[in-house]
This record gives sequence, C-alpha cells and structure tokens, in this order.
Amino acid sequence: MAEAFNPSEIEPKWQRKWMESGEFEVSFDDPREKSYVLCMYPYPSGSAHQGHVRNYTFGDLNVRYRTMNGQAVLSPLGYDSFGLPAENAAIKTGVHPRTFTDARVAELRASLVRLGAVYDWRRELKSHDPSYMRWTQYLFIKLFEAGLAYKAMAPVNWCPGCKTVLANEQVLSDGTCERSGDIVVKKDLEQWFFRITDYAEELLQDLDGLDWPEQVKTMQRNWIGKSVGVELDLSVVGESDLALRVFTTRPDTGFGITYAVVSPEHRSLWRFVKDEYRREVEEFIDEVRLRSEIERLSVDMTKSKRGVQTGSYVVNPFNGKEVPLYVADYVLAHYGTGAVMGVPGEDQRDYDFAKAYGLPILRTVQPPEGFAGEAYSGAGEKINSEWMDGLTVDEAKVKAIRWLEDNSLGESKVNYRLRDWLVSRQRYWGCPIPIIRCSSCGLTPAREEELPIIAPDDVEFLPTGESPLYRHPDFRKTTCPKCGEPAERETDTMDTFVDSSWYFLRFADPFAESLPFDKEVVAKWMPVDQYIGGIEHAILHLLYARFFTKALSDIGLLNSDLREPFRRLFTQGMVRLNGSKMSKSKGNLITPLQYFDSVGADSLRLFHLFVGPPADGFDWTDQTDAIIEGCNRFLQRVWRLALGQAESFPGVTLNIVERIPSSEDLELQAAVHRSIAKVTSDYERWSYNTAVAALMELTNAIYRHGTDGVAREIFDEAIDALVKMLAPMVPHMTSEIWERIHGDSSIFRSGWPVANPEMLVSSVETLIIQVGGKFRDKVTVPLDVSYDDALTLALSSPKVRSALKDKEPSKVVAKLPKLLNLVL
RNA sequence: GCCCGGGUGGUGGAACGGUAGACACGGAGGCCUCAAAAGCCUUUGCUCGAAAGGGCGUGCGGGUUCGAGUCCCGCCCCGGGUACCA
Repeated sequence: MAEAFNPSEIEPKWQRKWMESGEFEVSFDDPREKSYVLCMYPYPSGSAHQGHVRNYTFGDLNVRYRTMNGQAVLSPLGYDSFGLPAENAAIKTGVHPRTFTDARVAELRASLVRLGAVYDWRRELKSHDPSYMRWTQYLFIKLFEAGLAYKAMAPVNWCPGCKTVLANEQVLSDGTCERSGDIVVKKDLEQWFFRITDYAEELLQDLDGLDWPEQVKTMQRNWIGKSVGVELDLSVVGESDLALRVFTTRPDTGFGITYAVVSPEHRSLWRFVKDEYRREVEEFIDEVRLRSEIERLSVDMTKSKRGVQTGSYVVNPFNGKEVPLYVADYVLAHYGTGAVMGVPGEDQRDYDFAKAYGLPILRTVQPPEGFAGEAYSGAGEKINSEWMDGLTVDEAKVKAIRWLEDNSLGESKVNYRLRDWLVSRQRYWGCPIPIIRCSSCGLTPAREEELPIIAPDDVEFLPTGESPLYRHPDFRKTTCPKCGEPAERETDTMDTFVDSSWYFLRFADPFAESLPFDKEVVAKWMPVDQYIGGIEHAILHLLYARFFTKALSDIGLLNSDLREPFRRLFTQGMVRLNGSKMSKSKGNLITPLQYFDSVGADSLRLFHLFVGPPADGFDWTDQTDAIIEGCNRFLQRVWRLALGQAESFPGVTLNIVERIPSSEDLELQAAVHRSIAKVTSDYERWSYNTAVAALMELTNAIYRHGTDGVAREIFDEAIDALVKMLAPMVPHMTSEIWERIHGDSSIFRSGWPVANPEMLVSSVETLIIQVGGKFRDKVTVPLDVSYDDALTLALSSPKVRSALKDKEPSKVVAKLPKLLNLVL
C-alpha cells in the first residue's frame, strides 16, 4: 500500500517545479492557439482571503484546462497596489504606504503560490511601480491631448474639520466624517474628468456582442441609461427673455403638467427666484448640501420637506396654463437640463411631490381596470389631452414631438445617465496626474522624458489636513515645459480605476520600453478570452476598462479593430462571513494559510469548487471546516484508488485481449465515458460543483467495479481519465499521481480525455408514467417503444391502476420513450 | 429609493417545463480494533402506518399548463452596486 497523500510534502515540490520549469510561460511566437485567461488583479490586502482563493482557483483551473486542451495560455498576475487603505495606515502608524504595500504584495504573492496557481511571473506588475506609473501617466497625457481629459468644477465630500476631501466610504450613514465626526458638506472643487460620455452610445451598443452574463450587461445598460425624449422650453410668466428648458421622455404627458422643478444646483437658478422667496431658497439649498445623492433620489424622502417655491410661474406650452416653479432636490443638475416638468399623473416622484405640496394631479393616460397605484407609468389610451386623446402612449409621443418641433417649442434629444468619469483624487497614494499649470500657457502635460512623476517620500501623513502632496514644500514647484517660466505641478493623483483600466494591455507586452505596449504584440493576445472577477465590479471597473480600450484604439495606441477588452466574462459570487462580504476593511477575514498547513491547497481548492455554483456567493459557517475535511477525504480516496490498486484490487485481471469483455468491463467503461462527457460539458459551462460530484460518482463506480474483476486496461483507462479530469482542480495531487504512474511528463501536456460517442448510447430508456401529472410508476422500455405498448405497460401497473381508480383516462400525453401522462 | 441577483431536507447544494432532493456535510446503526483513529457497509425530506402503502412538500399569494422548483403577475426577506473602498 502506498503511503497516504501528504500535501505538505507534495504541494511545495510541484509549486517549485512549475515555477522553475517555466511550463506556464508563453511567448509571442508560441505556435499553439492563443488564449488569455485573466483574473481581476487583486488589491494587495496581505495574505489572500477566501474571496481571492475562490477567484484564483477559478482562474487557475481555466488556465490548466485550456493548457490540457493544447492552447498557449497567457496567465499573468499583478497587483492593484495604489489605494486608500495604505494611506490610512500611514496616517495611523506612520509607516510609508510603499513599505506597507510592498510587504502586503509579498504576502499575497506567497499565498497565491501556495494555492498552486500558475503564472507567467516575468509579466508580474504593480500599479505603484514607477515602471508602470510611467505609462499610466503617459496614457493620461495622450487622453489629455486627444481632448478626452479635462478640468471642471465638481462637488466633493468635504470635511470642514479635517479640511480634506472624503471618499464616500469615509462618510458615515448619518452624514458625518468617520474620523472627526464633523458634518460632511458638498464643496465645489476643480477636478479632472475623462470624457467617457463621448463613448456612451458605443459602450451601450457593443454590449450586445459580448459573451458576458446578461445580469452584468443589464446593469451596464441601466448605468449608461440611454433615454430618448425631447427638450422643450417653458416660458417664464412676466419675463419675456427667460425660459426654463426641461428634458422629458414623456412629451405625451404635456397636458398633465401641473408644476415645474428646477434643481438646486441649476446654473440659472437665481434668475428664477423672486426676491421675496430668496431667503427660503437659500436655507433650502444649505440643507440639500448635506444630503447624499441616494437620499435625494429616494422616494421615501417625500415625507420630509424637499422643495420650496421660487415665486416664478411657467407656462405649459401645451395648454397655455400657468403653473408654479419649485426648486427641489429630487432633480439633479447634471442630468438632462437640470429641470423637469411635473406630471404627477404618470410619474411617481412627481406624484409624491404634488401630494406633499397640494398641487393638482391630472391623468393623461387611462390606467387599466383595477389599477390601484398612484402614478401610472404604463401603456394605455391618452385622455385629457385634446388632440392626443385616444392615441396610444407611443403614438402620442411621436405626435407630441412633431408638434413641439413644428411650433419651435422643443426638439428631440437623447440623454444618457452616464456621467463623465471624475478621476482626480486629493490623495498621496495614487499615480500623480502629470500636468503642469502655467500662468501663461495654461494646463500643460509634463515632458515625456520626465515621466514617471513620483510623489516625494518626505511628506507628512497627518490625520488633519489636505493632501500631503499639496503641502509638500517642493513637489509643486517646477517650470513650464512650454515657456520655461516657473509653474506649478498638479497635486491630485488618479483614481485607482485608471490603473486597472489598462493593466491587461501591459500584461500582453510587459517588456515594451519605448511605449506602454507594442500594438502588434497586444494584438496577438487581446482580447482577454476569459476574464474572471467579483460581481461587485460589474459596473465601474468593467465600464472604465472598456472605455480605455476604445479611447486608446481611437488614439492609435491599439489596433483600430480592438474595441472591447474582455470577450468572455465570468463574475463569481462573494464569500460572506456573518452576512456580509469577506474583506480586509470589514475585518472578517479567514485566511487560507491554516488550511494550506492542515489539509493542503488541493483540498481547499476542491472545497471552493464543490461548495456551490461559482456565480453564487456562499456563507462561511461553522459547517465549512467539515466540508473541507470531506474534500480532503475524497482526495485521499482517489490517491488510494490510483496508487494502491495492486494491493487493494486483487480482482483486477490482467487484460481483455484473451477473453470477451465482461459486463463489469463494459459497465465501467460506459461509466467512464459518460463521466468524461458530463465533466467536460460542466467545465465548459462553469458548473464545477456538479463536475466534482460527477467525479465523486466515477470514483465510487471504479471502487465498486475494481473489486468485481475488471480488466487491467479498462481499470487503468478509468484511473487516467479520473486523474486528468481532476487535474485542473487539484493540480498537485494529480501531478504526483501522474508522475508515479507515467514517469516524468507533465499531466498538463497529456491531453484532455475525449468521450467515445458509441459508449454513450443506451438501447433502453426509463418511461415515467404519470396520472394527472403526478408520478406513479416507471418502467424500462426500448428506445423505439410504440404508443400502444407504452399504454399497455402503463395500464398493467398496479400503482397506475389504483391511481386511475377504475376510470378511463380522458386524454393521454405521450412524450415517448420518456413520459406518459394519463389525464383523468 | 433605484438597478441587478438570490430564497429547495438539519446544512451546502442537484434537477432540457416531465421521478424534487444527484453529490457531499451532519446524524443514526453496523463491520474492523484490546481500544481509538482511519477505512468500509447500511440508513437518513416531513408526516400517518407494525408493514404494505398513502398524504404533504422548493419564501408567501395568485395565474398559465395535461404537468411548475423551473414560465407570468403581485408581495416578503436576504445579498451586491449606487459614480472618491476596490
């Protein structure tokens, strides 16, 4: 009997081999079919946590599976190493963010190696590495030169106590600063933006061609939020030169306008406010500045006061009626025109507002019979709308737009909910924006030879105060690259989403020295064939990376036909502990290290694959350790089966050449081929939990038949297939078994097993017999069973007869040879 | 609030609109052992019944269908995102 499977000896051996052999490194001239498998690069949180284990297990499994299928798989790893936690740690402990980050990168890297994940380590990158920053800054400059980066005023979370900008995360739910407890306000500061809205339509259209989860595509579509409608002017009563421009997707509801609303941040707000209302409006606006956008858009907020009158009246262009103009916080300045017409009959927010302020509510669409709601936004017949009466909503929209255009009152307009991407951060631990402000030349990019611009180390990390970069005595001082006069450096750094918007391109060509990447080399590997990451990145990261790819393609840094970075996407569910996402910031981490030591990486990997569908999250509970133990037991069982056969299975006979295959031989062979078909299809559809179950069943079947006296070659074929199919899941143990059975050749070059279709067919089928749709009995029938035979068989079953209670079926539903339903 | 998911035995989960509960975990019983661990075997949705056998069962309420965990409508609860966490 071979010794027990001992992961603490075997796993490090193979990890060393994979690293040293370069088996999973790929190069530009690799003749195999290319494949690019990528996990979202991790934020280095120290040792990996279970969310990482899950993510990188799925990634590694894909890399190995594709390798076994003969592909040259690009599998790189890097680190999203800028970000707030390192800066917070610096403020708290005084350790420099770089020291802090580098230590945690090393820890994370080591834990992923111990997981047995394989990478082309030559391509490893860190977003805070100067050699990467250089090109992030280079790309920023290219976007700036292309007009895709600009500066504008924007409201930010401002803590008056800390005198600093806060991340949303740093603002508590009651609107106070997590550090000082001061009430956080919105303050307008000059900020850098990327013009992602230029790509709104293409970002929307191109979703159709992506092999992504529908759920994610839907989220992105909703986020981009295309709405087709019309802009129209509401003239202000008594002010001949003043009109309020509003945007609506429902021009058909025009006759139902009973008031209008302008946003508190509207550019021309004060022109609409009458003097005697000024004071009240000012007070209201002060209040609004304390509210978050989520609060402002919440329907629940209607209970509290959320708007005031301006004193002005506007004219409903449809019927000439004068209606009051309010300023209210549920209207946002940055969407549409920053003002809306109030149609309470067909919009719930307008309805709530009208109710709260005693404004008239007029329906212009007839709700269906029995409609119990308030505003009715569905389809129906137009009413109370003069020349639109009787039309459908869609017909009325067309007619209303034509009428507005014919009378020069408005025009068709498409709006997107998507806003430009605010990329500047008033922080230290990010990539500095490489722009210089010159009093005579304006905003000027740094010279290319100067890149990367690296933040100085001798800054103070204080719990109160502005960006450390801004306060640094020298960093800001420079000269203008154009005129040579003294000038000032930008002190804002970039959103870390900028770093993660192009790292997959650098992975394809990390060796480039005069450019961020060579576009021909990138063209070999891109797009990513399989991208894997958490569902929490469904919108922002994925949208930004798509935008970058399109923009860089337009700029000419990428081939013009490379418009989408990720051909296929898989989003995994999250690991939860005590009901919420397992993360460092929540302090609810369970590291894999203890499991590496006790049961080994293979068992932990198998657990993550077996515990449930990869797309679903799961809760880490008291029972989890027992299931991991169970996975380990299964691996031990496979080990004994594969390596302990001589002693354990004396029934296995020498060969079948000299005799007719026994029924046990044929049964085992059929079981193996059914498993190959099932497991292969499960791998393809990311159903790893059922693939593991099928492999457990196969293991049980081999055990059963192994003691029945099957032929040696059939037994060996079964073991080989089992071990190969397990290899992407548990690479260490299977590599060891393979080596002991077949000598010094990698199992990952041995090819994926192929099912023989002839062994998958059966001559019989189980016929399900139902009475009134309820299962009553089953019988085995030939595949070509006739209707009459099936019916006779069914009626001869005592169970069926008792269920029929002597009555004749009034109808028979037959789906032969699988189902017969006798309906009474 | 809004957008996107999810809810099936004691537990994780399985199930082309057609036998609900595959495969595991846990439990119960047994074999092996001086004993234990490991391993092996049997059993395990709830309920009535000695058994044979029956009834009930996929968050809740309706609907479509010969037939619904699966499709449709309306709720409830849980998770993710909500533009400066990544």
